[in-house]
Amino acid sequence: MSGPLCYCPRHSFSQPTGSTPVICGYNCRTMAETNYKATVNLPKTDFPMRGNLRKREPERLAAWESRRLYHQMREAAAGRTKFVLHDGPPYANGELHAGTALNKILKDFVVKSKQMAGFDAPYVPGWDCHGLPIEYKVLSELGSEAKSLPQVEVRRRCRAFAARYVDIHREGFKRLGVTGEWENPYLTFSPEYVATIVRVFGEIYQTGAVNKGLKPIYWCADCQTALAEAEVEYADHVSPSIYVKFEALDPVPGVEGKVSYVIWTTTPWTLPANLAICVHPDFEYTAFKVGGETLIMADSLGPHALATCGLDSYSKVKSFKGRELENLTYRHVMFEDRICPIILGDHVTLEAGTGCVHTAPGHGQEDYVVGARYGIDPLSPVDGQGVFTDEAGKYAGTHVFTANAAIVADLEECGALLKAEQFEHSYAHCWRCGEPVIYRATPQWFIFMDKTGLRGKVIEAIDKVEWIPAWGKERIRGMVAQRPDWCISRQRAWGVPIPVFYCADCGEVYATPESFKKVEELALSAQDGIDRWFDTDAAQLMPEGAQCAKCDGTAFTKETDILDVWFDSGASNRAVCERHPDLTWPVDLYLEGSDQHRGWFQLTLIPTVAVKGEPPFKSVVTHGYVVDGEGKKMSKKQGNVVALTDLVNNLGADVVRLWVSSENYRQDIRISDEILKRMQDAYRRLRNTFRYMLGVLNDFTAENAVAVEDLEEVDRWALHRMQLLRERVLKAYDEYEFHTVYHAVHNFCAVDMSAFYLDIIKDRAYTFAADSRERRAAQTVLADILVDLLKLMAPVLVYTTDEAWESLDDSLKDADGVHLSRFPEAKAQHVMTRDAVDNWDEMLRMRGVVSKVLEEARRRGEIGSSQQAAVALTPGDERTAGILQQYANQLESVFIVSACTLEPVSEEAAATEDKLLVRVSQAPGAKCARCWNYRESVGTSEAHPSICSRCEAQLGELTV
RNA sequence: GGGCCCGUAGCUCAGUUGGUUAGAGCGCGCGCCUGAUAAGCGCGAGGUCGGUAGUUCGAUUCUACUCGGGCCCA
Repeated sequence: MSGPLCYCPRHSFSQPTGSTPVICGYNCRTMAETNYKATVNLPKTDFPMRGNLRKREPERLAAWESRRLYHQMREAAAGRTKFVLHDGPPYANGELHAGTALNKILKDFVVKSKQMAGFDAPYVPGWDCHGLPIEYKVLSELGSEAKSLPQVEVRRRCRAFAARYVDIHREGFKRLGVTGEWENPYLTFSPEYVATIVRVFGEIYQTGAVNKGLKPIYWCADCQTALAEAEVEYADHVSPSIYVKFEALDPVPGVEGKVSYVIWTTTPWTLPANLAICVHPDFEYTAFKVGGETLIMADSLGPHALATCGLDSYSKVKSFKGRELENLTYRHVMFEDRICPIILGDHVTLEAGTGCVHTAPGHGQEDYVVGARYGIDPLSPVDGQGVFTDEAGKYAGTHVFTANAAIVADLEECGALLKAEQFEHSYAHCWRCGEPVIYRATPQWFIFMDKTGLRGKVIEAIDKVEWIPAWGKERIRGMVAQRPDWCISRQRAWGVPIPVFYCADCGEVYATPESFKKVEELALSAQDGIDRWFDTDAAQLMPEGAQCAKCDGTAFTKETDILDVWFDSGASNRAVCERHPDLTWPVDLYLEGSDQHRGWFQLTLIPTVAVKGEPPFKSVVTHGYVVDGEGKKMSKKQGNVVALTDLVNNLGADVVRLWVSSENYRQDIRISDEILKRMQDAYRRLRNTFRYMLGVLNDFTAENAVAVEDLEEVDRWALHRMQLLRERVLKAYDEYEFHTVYHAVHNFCAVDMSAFYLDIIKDRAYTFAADSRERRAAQTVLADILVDLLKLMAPVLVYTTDEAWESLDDSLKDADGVHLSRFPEAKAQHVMTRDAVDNWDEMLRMRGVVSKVLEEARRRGEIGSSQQAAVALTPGDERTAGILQQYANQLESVFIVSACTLEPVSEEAAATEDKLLVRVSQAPGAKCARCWNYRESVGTSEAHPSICSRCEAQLGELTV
């Protein structure tokens, strides 16, 4: 006859009619066995083994969007206690990378886990949309055209630029599976937000903490703006390094003749602004006699400095403490009539220089502080372009960096220069244009930290907040204690104007509740209402009949500076949390990278505490940075930046999320090909575990469930383990220890389930009659565990758990989508007694011993699968013997062997390390064609000669 | 240069008030199964706990220094 070569299932065939078993053409199996395969209840599911996440995740995301999942979550949680995580606004610029993903995914873990833990956990994302980086990019794109454009037009382009990036970012974040109010995020350029900024500024103004001041600030002469500390980057720079003599005017006690103080500086251009020389009160200073003159320097630095200057022969004339020099005077090297004092300061160090520090309060923060103590006002003879003003005398009109050379030459000529050389050091540069910046005293708006006791109030507020990890509190407290006043003005176009006016006659500031209100209304008047500030006369922006309080003037000009962007984001709690109907003030949590101790956390606290006196958050969680596989930071320069789109396209969002969950984010978080490969492996393991459970449950509904008391004890064991897992995982979520969630769940799936429980129930699930108590018992357990497992992992594997949830029979589910469900409740009836737990610990230990011995037999070629084995167990002590006795009828299934016999306790067994002697032999009887166990009953049935009696019985039930 | 933080097997993590041969999962190697099959099971090999020096009867755990790395600041 013709037909397929083989008739066995492995080689695919169609069964010919007739009952005679047909031998497989490849001699692999007989037809007699294959007949029974159809009677075995094999797992079956539509849930695919492979995730194909790249294709399936976007489909699921679209489905969530169309059903408005986020809003369904809100409805499901209506009336519950709120848990509000306030989103720190990312800057609407730049590409998304692994770090951005980390932050957003961690936030989603928090929001989803709190929601499932029984809170109402809304999430309103936002973006920081103003500021120099965007303005800079827009101006760069415009090129030379930029200068001719009115400010309002520049603002329009900036707004469009920011909006474009908001869209790009939003799509990226949504794709990660982050759920939130994406269609209505908060944007710092929105009318409502800007109006709040104006209002908040007014409120702080009225506390007296905001005012103008003349202070040295970072200034970029290229961008012509003040820079915040955050806008300054340090890079190597070559500067002149010079030693300069300043001739003492007051006689120095005990030193005769011409005496000079020697200073060292790397910024010769700041010498015209020199107003003092600072020494350390406690350091030892020495007068060094060099030829006909005497030079004063720190004792320990003098010899080295003299050597540098090529002055090898000197003698020490006299030494004194720095404090003895206080208020002695010297003559300025460039300005004959400028007589300046020696002053004291603790910031002087002995690491470099001469110990006599050139002090120009207009050009340095420390200089300013120490000068202020002596009543020395800052002098800053440099304009916005970095060019000397008339106050700089002969250098007027020269750019400061150009002037360096001239100054050095002049010093040389007048004999004040001891040495000049080139010096490479780390120097401040503008973060945008990359040019070196200068310190320059200009009139700026400040939030003063001490004028109203604000610093103390902020520190008090810090103490009320829970900082996670705990060291964050000390860190931010130290920063606030040290930080200078906050310069909040910027001379740029893209931002919120500082809403104050000046009297045109006397220059007095005009800022009243009414005028702030008027600007607030302006902001709200249209989408770009605040733009009118820039192209409207002051008079139209002010209250009717405004009059200067000082001179009664009625003509006004408006402030042209805008606010530091940090002021925008610092006000988000006021603009968003305080106003959004779903949110609260204060909120429960801020969650950002640890750099935000100086950034958003601090710059939120300052304006908020100034007005409200309380912190806007109850707790703050910080995470580390994403670094590469070697622990090195990511940078474009090194080319080790991981783009978010690459991650999502290559791995799928759930694998990226699993990676985030697996790492301890309180430290730096590594990413590498190997790490991601491991994550894919782990993902597959979890996915397959879900899939297998779904497969076994294919014919199971809630109606088939078996009561707990009718379960096998090993079933109870599985439920018990699930309870422990549940407890552990929920605790971990509660403590934001997501990596514990990952490790606990993965371990549970791999060890408790896959390697043990799922393996040993196969016999029952496959070969017992479909509706038998034994099989239904196993299914009952699997259904229970799977449902809970999916819930526990839902915050992490948002797509996969929802997909698996869909494959569950409706009768097993308590919500329309896993994300609308709650975390499982504790099930007291699933917890086993202490004794039973101990027994099963021992059973599992013995199982390990048995499998070792089985492996030896396998290596000897005596068995292949463990079902080919029969084992004889000899316990080494009474306890073990007792347990074996107690579970005698379960040993075969637990060890997955065909036969297991027990011997009495023996000396020999007691002598073994495991207190258990295992003897392996080939199982007696023949292999049952149906259950694959070796049974002596095989062949005894006439109707079914190739199967065992148990299978025959199950078949009987099957046909009933 | 200063402040804060981190450093346990190839990877990700556990390691309780310092106390016997430092654990897990993954990966790797070897084998089994072929009724979870681009799956599943078993066994095995991997660590001088970054380094050095102290305190101690005893240190991965405490101290100091040091190396490497990160964030922030100068």
